[in-house]
Amino acid sequence: MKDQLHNYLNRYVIFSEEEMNILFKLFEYRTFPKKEHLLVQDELCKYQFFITEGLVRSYYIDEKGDERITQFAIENWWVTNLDSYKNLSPSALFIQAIEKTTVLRISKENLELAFESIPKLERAFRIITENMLVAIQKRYEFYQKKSSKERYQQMIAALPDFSQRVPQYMIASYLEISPEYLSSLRKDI
Amino acid sequence: MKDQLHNYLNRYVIFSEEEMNILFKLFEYRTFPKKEHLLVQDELCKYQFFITEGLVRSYYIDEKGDERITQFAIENWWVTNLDSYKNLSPSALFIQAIEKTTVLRISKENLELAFESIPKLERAFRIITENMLVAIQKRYEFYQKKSSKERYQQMIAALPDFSQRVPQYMIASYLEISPEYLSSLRKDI
DNA sequence: GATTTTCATTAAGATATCTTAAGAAATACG
DNA sequence: CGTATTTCTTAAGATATCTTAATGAAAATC
Repeated sequence: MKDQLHNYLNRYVIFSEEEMNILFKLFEYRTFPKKEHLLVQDELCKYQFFITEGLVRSYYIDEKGDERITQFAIENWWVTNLDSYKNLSPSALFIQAIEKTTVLRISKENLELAFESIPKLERAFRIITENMLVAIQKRYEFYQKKSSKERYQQMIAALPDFSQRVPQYMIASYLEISPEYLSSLRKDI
Repeated sequence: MKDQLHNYLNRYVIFSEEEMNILFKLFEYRTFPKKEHLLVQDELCKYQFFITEGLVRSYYIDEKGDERITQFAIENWWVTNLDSYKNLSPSALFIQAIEKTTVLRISKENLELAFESIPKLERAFRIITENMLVAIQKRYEFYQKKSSKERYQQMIAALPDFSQRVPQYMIASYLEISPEYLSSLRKDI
């Protein structure tokens, strides 16, 4: 568990065992069974979650009462509602385990402590945040360029295991397609 | 010019005069007349641009040959193609001055030097990047939730000066609306 | 293993938005 | 100024995608 986090962070900046020991103490280990929420709407998002195992989604409920998935996250990804976390605003999003999920979570206070005691952690988080920004920009460029059908085809080609682990209507929601229309697209393929 | 950058960065982390002197030397000052490009497609984006005056857009050309605007940036904002900049990949985007624009630009090499000599700059950039991430997430949530008409109404309500400084067809492009349809929406309002 | 719940499919009708093409208005330019 | 370029509008027809509603299949639960 500690090694997993260590290996992950070492991709960006090398941390010593000792630094990792300090850092690791600031995290809490949690398990969420399938369907349990890591965060619910209107609550404050107090943590950043590093997923060590499992699969979660973040989503909101739109005006019509439908769920709209904004993100999936798996092993070795971070998930949080950054707006709520940073600005202490009530979360517009839910974060929910799709499978049994284990996480290391860190509170804002503890992450601030970590930044103070291990300054180069700032660098790691700066780079990770930049990568997330690039990823989200690419994603929306892709959505803008491609039709529903192409989005679906490329998603299952790029992430074939996802189609196994996630129900189809959730993939539809993530791709911004109605489940009925996705179903009819699949018939054509 | 130096003060403008200093004031801006002090929002995030306090820098001394001396630190600012070191940092400022690593930037270059540039002026771009209206319509000139800061970056063109297929080039490498070698800089991050801090806009000190003026207004730019970043956009790409889609399959049909139409321009699609992904971002506007004004005074005290950063603009770059982060994907190209970080990954040394040819830029899919253009960045162009809509008005006469002055910038402070910094190369990747110099920014790395700056991070090394002024480590707390990492913190400032980490926070700035987080803010950008929140902004882009909110933007796309808004696009997903709102109709074309609502997007336009809220944009001109939120940024009334923009409607003056930017031609309508560019606003349409940014809002992901065809210019003809935006024109017809305006008639209704 | 039967029952309930969740998930996927089908089909018909509705609609938001785009496309094309043309002309009008505004702005820039020699 | 007058011409050229850029920007905006109008209107008709096309289409991708959604909605609703019903049925069927699969999976979960007791």
